[in-house]
Amino acid sequence: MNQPDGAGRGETSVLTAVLGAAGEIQRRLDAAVDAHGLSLSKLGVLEALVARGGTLSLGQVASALQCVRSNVTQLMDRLEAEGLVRRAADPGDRRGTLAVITEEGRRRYEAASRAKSAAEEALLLALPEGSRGELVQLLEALRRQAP
Amino acid sequence: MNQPDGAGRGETSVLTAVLGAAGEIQRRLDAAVDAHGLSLSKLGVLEALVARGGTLSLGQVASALQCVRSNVTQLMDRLEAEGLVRRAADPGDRRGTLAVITEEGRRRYEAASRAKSAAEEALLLALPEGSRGELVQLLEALRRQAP
DNA sequence: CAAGATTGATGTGTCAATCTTA
DNA sequence: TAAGATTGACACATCAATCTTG
Repeated sequence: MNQPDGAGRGETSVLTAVLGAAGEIQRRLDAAVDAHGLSLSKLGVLEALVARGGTLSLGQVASALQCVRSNVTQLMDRLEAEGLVRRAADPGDRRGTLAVITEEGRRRYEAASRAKSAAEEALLLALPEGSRGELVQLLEALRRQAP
Repeated sequence: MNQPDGAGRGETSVLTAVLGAAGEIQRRLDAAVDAHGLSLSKLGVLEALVARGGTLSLGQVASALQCVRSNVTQLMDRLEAEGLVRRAADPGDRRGTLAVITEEGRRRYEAASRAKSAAEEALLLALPEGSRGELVQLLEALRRQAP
């Protein structure tokens, strides 16, 4: 079992290829964003905030990032320490806390976002335009498979 | 910027698709392996050990897992606490430490490995055989792009 | 000095338990 | 009782610093 993974009968190399490509994408995007002192997670928070006018409840941020609430709590701690976001009390619900992006947060978002987009464009150059549709098709099939 | 991501001019949806598919693969494989009380990382260590006769230096494990040495140190701590691997002094180099798989480790490896393979097979069902070659081709192109 | 391993700090994610408010 | 947020504990990964040995 577990052939050299390339020409064996098992042919699990497709999965390896997907994992490897995803890893490479992440490394590239992370490097692009890191050059502006952000991580993909932090940028994700800023992105969600900017997309919704600059303010969101922490729960809404968690939904946007598709992660758990306690994760957002820590992410906010770090972003707040860097002055990119601040917490504010929710006037309508005293249990709630709002995340509000700062001016500095917006600047950093703009810069990092542009760098990320550039890295994305660069990655896309590797894929002939005509093939992208089919690629997406196949990958969606992989993802949307019944449990 | 940042269109709905599907039909926009930017067309970054390919990257999203790769990331999404990879995430799904990871979730499935992790769930399969978790059912046997292992993580993909821990299984990776056992896999490397079994593939090389049951014993490897910690540095060799790090190379096999493509990770940093200090990561292996912690992984070993947990695996040793579970009785799946034990540390042994390297007789040929007194700086070195060897990782040796235990009988229980081998049993767990066998079970988890089978479950992982089954999950892989299940995932592959989503991909028509004829398309796999091209898919791998495209993904490799994405990964092997010049910096 | 360089190599092997460990330690401590940090980032990112999870879960379970808890506290406050609805 | 539910919901929103936090806390504490853990898994996993990295880096920088350290200790032992080559």
